[in-house]
Amino acid sequence: MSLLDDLNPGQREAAVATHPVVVVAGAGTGKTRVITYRVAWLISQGVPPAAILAVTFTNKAAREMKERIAALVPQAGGTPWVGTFHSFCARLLRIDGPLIGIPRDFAIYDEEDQTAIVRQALRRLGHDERRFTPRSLREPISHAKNHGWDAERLMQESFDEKGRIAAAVFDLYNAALKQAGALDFDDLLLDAVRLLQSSEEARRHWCGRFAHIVVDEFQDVNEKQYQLVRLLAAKDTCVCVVGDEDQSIYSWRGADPGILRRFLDDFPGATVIRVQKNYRSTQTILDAAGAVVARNTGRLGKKLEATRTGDSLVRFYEASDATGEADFVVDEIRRLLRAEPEAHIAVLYRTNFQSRTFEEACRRAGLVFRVVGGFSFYQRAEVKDMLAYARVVVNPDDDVALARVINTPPRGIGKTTIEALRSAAAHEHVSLWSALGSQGQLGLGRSSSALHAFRHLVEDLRAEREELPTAELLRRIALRTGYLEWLEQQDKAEFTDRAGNVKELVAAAEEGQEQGETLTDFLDRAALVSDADSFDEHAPVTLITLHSAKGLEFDHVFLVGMEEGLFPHIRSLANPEAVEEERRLCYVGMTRARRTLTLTRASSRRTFDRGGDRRSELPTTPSRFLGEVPPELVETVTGAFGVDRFRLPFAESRAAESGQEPEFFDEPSRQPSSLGGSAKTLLGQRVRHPTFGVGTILNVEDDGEDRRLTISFPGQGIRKLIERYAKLQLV
DNA sequence: GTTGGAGTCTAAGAT
DNA sequence: AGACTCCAAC
Repeated sequence: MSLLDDLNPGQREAAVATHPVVVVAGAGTGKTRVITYRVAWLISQGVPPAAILAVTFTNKAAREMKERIAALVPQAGGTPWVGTFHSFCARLLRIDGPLIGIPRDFAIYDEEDQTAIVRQALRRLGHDERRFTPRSLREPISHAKNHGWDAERLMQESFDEKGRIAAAVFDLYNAALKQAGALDFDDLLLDAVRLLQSSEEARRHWCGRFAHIVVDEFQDVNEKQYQLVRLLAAKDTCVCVVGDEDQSIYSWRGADPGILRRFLDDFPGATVIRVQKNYRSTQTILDAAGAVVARNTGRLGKKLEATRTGDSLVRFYEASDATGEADFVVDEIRRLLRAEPEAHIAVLYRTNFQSRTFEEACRRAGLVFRVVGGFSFYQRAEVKDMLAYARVVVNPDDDVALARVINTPPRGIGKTTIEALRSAAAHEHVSLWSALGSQGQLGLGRSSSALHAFRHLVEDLRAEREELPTAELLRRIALRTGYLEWLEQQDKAEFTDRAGNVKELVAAAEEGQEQGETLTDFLDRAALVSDADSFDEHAPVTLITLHSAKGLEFDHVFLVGMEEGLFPHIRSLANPEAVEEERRLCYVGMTRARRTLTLTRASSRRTFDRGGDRRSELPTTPSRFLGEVPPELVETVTGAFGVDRFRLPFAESRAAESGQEPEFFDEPSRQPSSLGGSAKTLLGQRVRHPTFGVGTILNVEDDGEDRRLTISFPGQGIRKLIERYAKLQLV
């Protein structure tokens, strides 16, 4: 069978197994390949595509898998079910949700929507929104939901005031969702499980419907997701799960790697297949990453063998501050791209806010880059506004969406009016839309005509919904609500192109409807896109968090911010299990690299002191993970500036580990460089900078050691440099 | 009553 | 830098 010729023996065994199987596959061993070929193989053996369910981690992975399967078995009649847990649940509930009282047109609430509901609940209960922000209460609420707790139990389990406030809000939050006909992300999973548990009819539809179920990234599955798999599986269903204990990085979302072991008990006859041959990285990178993760306890352990040849040491660079770190990385990236224009390079960081420094450095250097996550297309205000209109058209009881657009663009329905509407709705226990319908009794003199007009606007759009394709409906919304016109006016004033984003959204809807997507399909897709979905594998440079980078690979990887408190993150330091998860995250990051891996840190970094409003540049301590890389696999490098070379942190970290006092990290021994002269004599002087070239001194500030120079470099703009670091020479 | 500008707070990871 | 709230001007 030519299909299987592309696989190695271990992969092949996993692809053709006809009994329950756990594929233990380390990083870069071709997990995705196993799953894709398995599905294709099953189809080629006559299994109907619709009887196969594959669950992946991101929508993007799902889409790619579909494409690759289609390429492998082009004659397949139909398509297999491929998607994330959440998108599968949404699909399930759109079909059978009504069996347990979930409206077919339910809205999906993302975090922003959830926050809005929590905020309303807090206000109604008269709690201070500043003591605990609505945002911060989402986490305990979600935790309670996933553990099946009610408000009372949450109260009992809470040891701090935040938990108690969350408990107070809990019932109101859920009631608000129900009244809005909305499900949050947690509900999608919980209700899918509830559906299959409580409805005989639903079980008839779904249990055993899939002869084969494949689950990717199984180490990150949580209890509810596992329950769902078990409920879908009939006695003769063949379940194949693929995972790697060392890449379990989502325990904070309820993931439980212990489920991997439970699987063997719950599915009789299940076997374990190990895939150890690594097709991605060099042996040095594998050894370095393996040595780090080997520090964790309770692993089954494994050794990855590289097939790739051509080896270079892991590099380490220490910058003086975050900007220096970014400048070094960007400099190196330029050098790499000059030598290999086709290379794919990533900068990986622990927290999203670190991306900014690198974005700026890339922009300065004129590098083409993509940021994954942060503010995605679907999170932009104008896109969310348009989607909110569409949501109201589908389900006018969706209070969050309605509140979002009722005065967007401004149509004279201000805060006071909305508050009056809210209290009327709360009093009657109905949605805002219902309250709007009976606003005769509201006693709103001035704004009542505006409210009337808005109601009719929505009613008209609703009346047309059935006969209009999604893109056309969106177009009408944009025009008839005056939204597009309003945006265009703003664009003109602010030199932005938000109207362009609206057009892009319409284009996306058009594309979807060509694939047979309905309006709710489109809205579901918009609600469930993930950050990782925006990854563009053709971009030469990608800035991305470690979490989002899971499952991706790059020729050259820069793992930045290797500092205690940043990575491992400060909020995990107190808990040894949390530190182990950070270590796995480090392993994930390192194993993204195909050919070179560079670790960097800044020896001082500007941090936010909680409590104190002082923002200060503080010395940092090297990440313990640096000291866990065998020293013989690392070389320390210096940048083009040549000023950022300091001592290796490795020896010190190791000393700390063996219980000795770590050596004191004194301020980096910078090599001061001075042009000499006074401010007066320097003004107007021409100087040479190692990267910017020759420029003219425009201004001199802060005499002495901290003397700063403002210099104009032709073609590079005006820069402010600290003389000491800038390596300037008089011309 | 509504709008927009000024001022304040924030910052772990994500479906 | 961005989201969000508060307050003064229309």
